[in-house]
Amino acid sequence: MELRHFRYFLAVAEELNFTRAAQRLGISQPPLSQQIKQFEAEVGVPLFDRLSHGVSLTEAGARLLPDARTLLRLADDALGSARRAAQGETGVIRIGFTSSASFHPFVTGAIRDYRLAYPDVQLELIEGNTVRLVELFQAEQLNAAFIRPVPGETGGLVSHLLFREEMLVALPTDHVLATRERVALCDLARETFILYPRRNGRALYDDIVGACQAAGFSPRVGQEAPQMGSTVTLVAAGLGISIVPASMMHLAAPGVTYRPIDGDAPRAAMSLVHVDAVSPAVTRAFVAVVLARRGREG
Amino acid sequence: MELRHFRYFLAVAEELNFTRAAQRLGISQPPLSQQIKQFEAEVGVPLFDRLSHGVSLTEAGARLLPDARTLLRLADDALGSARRAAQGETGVIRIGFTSSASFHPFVTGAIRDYRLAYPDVQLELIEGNTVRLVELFQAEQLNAAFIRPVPGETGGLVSHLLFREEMLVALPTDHVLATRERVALCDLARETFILYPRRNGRALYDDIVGACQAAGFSPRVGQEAPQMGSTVTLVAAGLGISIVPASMMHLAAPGVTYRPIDGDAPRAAMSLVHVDAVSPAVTRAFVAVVLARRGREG
DNA sequence: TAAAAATACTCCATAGGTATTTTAT
DNA sequence: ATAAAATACCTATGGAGTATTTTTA
Repeated sequence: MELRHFRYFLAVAEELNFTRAAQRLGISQPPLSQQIKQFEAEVGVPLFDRLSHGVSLTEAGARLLPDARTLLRLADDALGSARRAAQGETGVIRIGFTSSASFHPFVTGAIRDYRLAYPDVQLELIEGNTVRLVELFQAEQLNAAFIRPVPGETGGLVSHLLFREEMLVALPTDHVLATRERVALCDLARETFILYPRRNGRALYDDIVGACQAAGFSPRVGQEAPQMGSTVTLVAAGLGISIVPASMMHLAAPGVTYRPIDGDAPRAAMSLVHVDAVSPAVTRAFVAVVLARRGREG
Repeated sequence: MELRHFRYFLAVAEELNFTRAAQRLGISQPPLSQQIKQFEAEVGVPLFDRLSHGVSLTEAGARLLPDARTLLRLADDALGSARRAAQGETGVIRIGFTSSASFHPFVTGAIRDYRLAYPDVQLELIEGNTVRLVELFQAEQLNAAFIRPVPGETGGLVSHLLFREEMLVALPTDHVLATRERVALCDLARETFILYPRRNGRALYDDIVGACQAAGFSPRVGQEAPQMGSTVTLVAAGLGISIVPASMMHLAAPGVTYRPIDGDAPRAAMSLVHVDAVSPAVTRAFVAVVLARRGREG
């Protein structure tokens, strides 16, 4: 039994005439009769009643007809979806991002670009801190991730720097510094800082602390917030101030005022990373989409 | 593209080794390599990564694998269901029966036999009077029917006499004749008869009227009842008496007493009929089951 | 008698076999 | 050095072609 038998059967079943079916198939009538005969021998029952003018389907043939159509369609579809899989146009992709990445329009825009370009790929977004995302990479649970990179550390991953964004001071709205247009780092020497814990991701922490030390003081850390969102919430509650990427302004938290930093302010980098091996096609396609946006914007 | 390609692909995908896959397929390794190569050329992308020891699936191959399994299973199943269709083991069957047939244990037993023997056939039961059933036959809506035959009339249908059953007098329980063990037809000359209308089916009507005339009187028909069940209901209501097939006793209607008829009583026949052409396999199978029961019982 | 399928035969394309080479540890 | 896939080449099965016969309305 070969697909040929189903193709030939379908042609005869649709034409109800061996001669016309053979023409449609581009073969002559006798081999078509032979193949149908073979097929009937394999099925074990006749598929056609031979009449003087043309043929008609037997019950078995009528029963087989929809299956033959399904089978041939499935065979074509199977090749198509295999091709698409090779092009990264189908399958599943898992993208990680740190909490601060989810507020930046570049990241959300890149995800949107990808959704539009590859609508048949099932997209899973996983939010987590840098440590957790690295674990997921090691467990091969992640195709790519948006993280804030620690300079010089790639951890066996390929890293693409996407942008560096300004950092702002986040102040309670009733804070005295909120009245100023700009804030200098040295003005914050007496303040209590709310920072993202260093163990969850060193990049931002080290940038902030490093900038303060360059300004002549070590920041007094009052409270650690495990997510960027909660950092802002704690500032709004008056528990301290923070320095956050400018994109956090998109989290329009009431009671928080953002002010630019005077002078040598830290800048927060965002990278796209993926495993440093032959990546699945979906990953390659995703990276290409993100870098295309970087090219357009940068 | 042929099923062979899917079979070979599946073998290699499961063995992840061309040599072992070829052994499993009962061919040698080089033609297997050739066929896979052909298949990859048709799909347009590689399905396997050739490694030094064995092979691994590419993404396209991994995507194709479940489809290949589905396809091969479907091909087998299609042949199986075509075979079963030819044996009358699958499909739909529509069986008609007159209202009086539904009370006879032979008929209900035969339906049960068939259900057990051909569980995959969708069985539709249509109750209707003889005229309606004949119309359905003409519209090719019916495979077979249990009807009370008019002797000598087959109406282009094949008819199998299943049994002849005794007829009983149905009396209101408070009727004076209900006190007797048996009733003679001539005792009914003064009674009002409730009969199934002749236009809906002549057999029973003519048998009853004929028997009465042989007993020396013409029955006075007070009311016609379009269904056997309603005949009995009208008797219970005291509107008259009737003569009904013995199997009506299974409709244990309160207020009705059945008495056997003395002497030359009419007997009600029941036949199985089906179209007098090459019948569908389901019909042949059904007729065979019914006649088998007749053979066992008769 | 005519339309269409089956049969008889011939041919060659290709599936599959054998022998060997290449490749990657 | 070895296991395994690819390549080269050969064989022969069987798919397809041409010519003809059979079938049945």
